[in-house]
Amino acid sequence: MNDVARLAGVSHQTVSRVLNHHPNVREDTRARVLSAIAELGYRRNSAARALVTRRSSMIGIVTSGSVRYGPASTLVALEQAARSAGFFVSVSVASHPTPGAMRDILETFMDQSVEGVAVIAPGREVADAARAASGQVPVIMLASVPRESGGPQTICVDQELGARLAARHLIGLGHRDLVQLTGPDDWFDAQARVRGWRAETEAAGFQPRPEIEGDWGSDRGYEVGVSLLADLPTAVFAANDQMALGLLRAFAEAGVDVPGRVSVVGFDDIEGASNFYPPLTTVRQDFEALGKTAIDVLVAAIRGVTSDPASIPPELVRRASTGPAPAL
Amino acid sequence: MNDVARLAGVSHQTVSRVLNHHPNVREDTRARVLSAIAELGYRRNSAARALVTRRSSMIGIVTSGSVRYGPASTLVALEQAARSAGFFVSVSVASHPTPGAMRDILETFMDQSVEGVAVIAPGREVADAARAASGQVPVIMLASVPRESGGPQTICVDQELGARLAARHLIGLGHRDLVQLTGPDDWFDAQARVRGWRAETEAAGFQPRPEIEGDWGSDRGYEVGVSLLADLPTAVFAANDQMALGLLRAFAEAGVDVPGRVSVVGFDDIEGASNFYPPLTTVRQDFEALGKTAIDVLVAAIRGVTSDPASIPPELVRRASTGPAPAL
DNA sequence: ATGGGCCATGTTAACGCTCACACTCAGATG
DNA sequence: CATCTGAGTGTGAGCGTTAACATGGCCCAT
Repeated sequence: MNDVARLAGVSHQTVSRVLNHHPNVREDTRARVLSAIAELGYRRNSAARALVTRRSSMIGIVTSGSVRYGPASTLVALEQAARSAGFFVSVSVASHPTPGAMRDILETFMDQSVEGVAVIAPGREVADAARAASGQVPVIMLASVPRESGGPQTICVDQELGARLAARHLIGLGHRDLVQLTGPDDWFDAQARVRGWRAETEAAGFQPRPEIEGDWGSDRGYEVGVSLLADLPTAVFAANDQMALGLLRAFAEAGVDVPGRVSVVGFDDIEGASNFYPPLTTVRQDFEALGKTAIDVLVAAIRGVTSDPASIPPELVRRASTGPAPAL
Repeated sequence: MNDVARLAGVSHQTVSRVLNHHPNVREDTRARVLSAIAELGYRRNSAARALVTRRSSMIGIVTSGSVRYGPASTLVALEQAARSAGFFVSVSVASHPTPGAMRDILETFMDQSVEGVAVIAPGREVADAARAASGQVPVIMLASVPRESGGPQTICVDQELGARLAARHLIGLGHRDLVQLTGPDDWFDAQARVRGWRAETEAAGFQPRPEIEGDWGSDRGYEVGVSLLADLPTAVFAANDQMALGLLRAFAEAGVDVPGRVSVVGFDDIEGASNFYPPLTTVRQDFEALGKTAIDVLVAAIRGVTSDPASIPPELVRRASTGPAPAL
């Protein structure tokens, strides 16, 4: 920086002012400094800057380890939004979100003195860690749970609404014998999809079959599909597309007509869902909007402004796997 | 740090020595310092440390924007390996890898003074950027191209071998009328899979049909599947599982028996491939090993040691979508 | 005894930047 | 004409850490 200052014939402080877009610099001085910077290929040292300003320009993102569709897309959206807000992004993957591993991750972030943390929290363990961190820095949690008082800011795609859309769609097609293949009970998304499903079917005045618990995996979907063959409902709502895929295979192998005999709805609209056999009706989530909103809220919190984000509405994508209820 | 020193009754330098595991500290002094640190909840400031040591303990990872299976899994593996090697990880997503965007990303990394960069390079644009960066810091590129002289270190899963495994499998089953549905021609992986495919079929003494170019997407797979109906080969090698999925739908809808009439092989073993209809024979890549090796090489390069990593062998996963060639 | 070497510790000076303040000089104001 | 104001710039200190050197014991070989 001193070299730049010397070359431009000013003091280091003026160089600093130019770099920080300080208003009180004469136009031609600014130009001289800028050209000196260009000539020397100067970059300011972010460590020194962080040291004196006590701001690292860095935010941490915790994502779950699974290469599942949702987290991965959200991560991409978060990174984009954060970078365009002028922050560096430090990512940590929590493959096995034990309390110890989560503590490690958050300590790593504190060591880097991140200014804020975004946590993609699929379940309780990660959410607990997010709560613990929220005392020290601003935290935004991406999780489909209502915000707890004293807990971190929370934002999500409205999972309940998604499940309601699925239910409403099936009910509208005349289905009455419905069942949900849920996600694991300890996942927030799974819980919310159950809540929405129940709420909508009850509102329509009838009761679906008891839910069957799944594990998000297509193998489990297949297994459940096979077991349903003995006593088929007219429609199945799989809480994610992977499980729907397994269901579809089970039905296809057994020669069960989808959607003629049984309709199937998924959740996520993963890549390829439009080419399942048959193409899958599913609920699409706007992860990009989610990520962007999350970063907006987080950045606001870093600047000391609290905002109260709305949840993102999902959208039903109608494809060939659903049709009118069969006359039985 | 001074507070810690005062509480422990030593100088700040001794505290520093304890923190850096310097050998020449008496055991009881070390204990006093450690307990003072614990009592005060002290964390050392990484910006100050980076300032004076000129080492940021940070590596940058550039990943392609697609939520495609490979990059996502690799990213996870890279992060894990980097963190356990004691580095922070800064991630940037290159959704649209234009030269400008790539330059921005790399400048962001330079501003953070990362010590090394790992680049997941699916194609030429990103690889060019990696080459440009490799003059300034150590770079490891994850891309299925041979290392160019003067270019960055390169590592990959052996795509050619993967394609050969697929071809060998089909040829072993008696197939002679083969076609590959390739990835986009400007992707390294796509090129390598074509090379391996041709090499293996030629070695077996015959020529497959000219390749059909795809775009990795399942829609294109479906489209190609439909167009093949008029003149079916006995086996199709889809250069990724998504396209295989589209093929399978086209065949299923047309009532073409897979694998009775036509066998299908994919590539990637994405989540759910085991529950396609029928379950997909495919080539699995060990992204975890890839990521770990990449970081090992990068860290070695940062420490000034160059190593020459071997490529990772992929593995054929046999499932129901392939069978003996039909007698025609 | 004397000095050399090693261990444990302290002291001082950077690292590269921004902040707070001081200064100068123009023009406006009384 | 004295005074104030503010824009443009420079000066010095200090952010929290580590590196380099300095110090003072202690032990051992001379």
